[in-house]
Amino acid sequence: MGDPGERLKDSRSHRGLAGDSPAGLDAIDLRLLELVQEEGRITLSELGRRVRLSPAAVAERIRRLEGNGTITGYAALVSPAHLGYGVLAFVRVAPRGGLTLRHPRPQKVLARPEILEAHHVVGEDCWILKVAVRDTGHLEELLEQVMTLGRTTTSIVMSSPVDRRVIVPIGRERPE
Amino acid sequence: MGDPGERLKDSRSHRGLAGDSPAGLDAIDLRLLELVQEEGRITLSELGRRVRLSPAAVAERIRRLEGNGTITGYAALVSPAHLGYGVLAFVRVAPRGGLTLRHPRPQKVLARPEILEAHHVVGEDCWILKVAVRDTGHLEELLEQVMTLGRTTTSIVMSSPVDRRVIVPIGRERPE
DNA sequence: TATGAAAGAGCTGGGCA
DNA sequence: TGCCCAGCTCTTTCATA
Repeated sequence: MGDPGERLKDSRSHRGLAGDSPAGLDAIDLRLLELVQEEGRITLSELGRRVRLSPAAVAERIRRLEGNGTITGYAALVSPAHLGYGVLAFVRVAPRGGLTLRHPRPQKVLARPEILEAHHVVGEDCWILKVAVRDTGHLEELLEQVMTLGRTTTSIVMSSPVDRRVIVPIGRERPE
Repeated sequence: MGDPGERLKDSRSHRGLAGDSPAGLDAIDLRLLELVQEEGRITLSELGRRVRLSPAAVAERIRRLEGNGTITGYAALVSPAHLGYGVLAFVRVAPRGGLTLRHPRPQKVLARPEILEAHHVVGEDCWILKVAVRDTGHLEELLEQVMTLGRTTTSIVMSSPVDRRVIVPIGRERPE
């Protein structure tokens, strides 16, 4: 499964079906994708047992999925709450002036470790940030800095019924 | 690193520092957390080399982090674009009537595979959904269903400068 | 908590169907 | 594409500090 010591190549950051189409995935690839999304550290042997293929054959398929950018990496998932982040929130930022992402001020704000995700969006806002902070006081301090970029609107997360859904290739969603 | 075949125990879905505090993490735990977040399939031996500890000692520390809920699991990261999802968007839903999450209608909507994350928030909206869809036509179809829950506001993601930040225990953010 | 040794499981590369 | 085999690496456990 590649050298775990390097980032995978070809992990474009988003949109636009760059490169390969979802076609070319057979039912076994599908199942493998599902399994590795759920159990990132599952062994090739175990995968082989589940899909009835030899470890070597599975390794080859996984290597292909990594190589063409379908699998972009592997990660341990950690609980923000256990690391001192008691509050999760979404902050929407509506532009003030024509500040683009390349300018130094946004760069500096986006570098803050509390910002888990930052998305540049069209629509009525400009950016959507997902942030984790210690408490509301901490949130206030963070917002002061974010507000230098534009008008902010904050929504504090109470619960997350869907935290992270396994992605299934389009057209292959499970028949319930 | 535990049986990869089971979900980790004690992975509360969020907020509120349930259980253990971030204290009790020494510099080595910190480094391990960073490494496994970046390279989810790194071996215990390799971790041992990087932090200068025996594989057995690393295994023990990782087991502790998993056991107390700091590490909640492992996952392969996949590219939605490579699986046919050309459009990523955030949909905010403002309540219409007092529909709670436990009711069957929201349950059915949240079950749609296009919904990658669903957060229940306070603030001016009620829910924030992160969705992946094939194209704008597909988005329209999805929104028709989501609109049964309330007024929706959609923001289409153009780029994600911060896709997923490694979480660092609070108070231990890296001195730049 | 950490280490080292030993046994078992898993991985990788090459040859072949 | 996939299988098997051989050699090597990784994991796990246990005794010991």
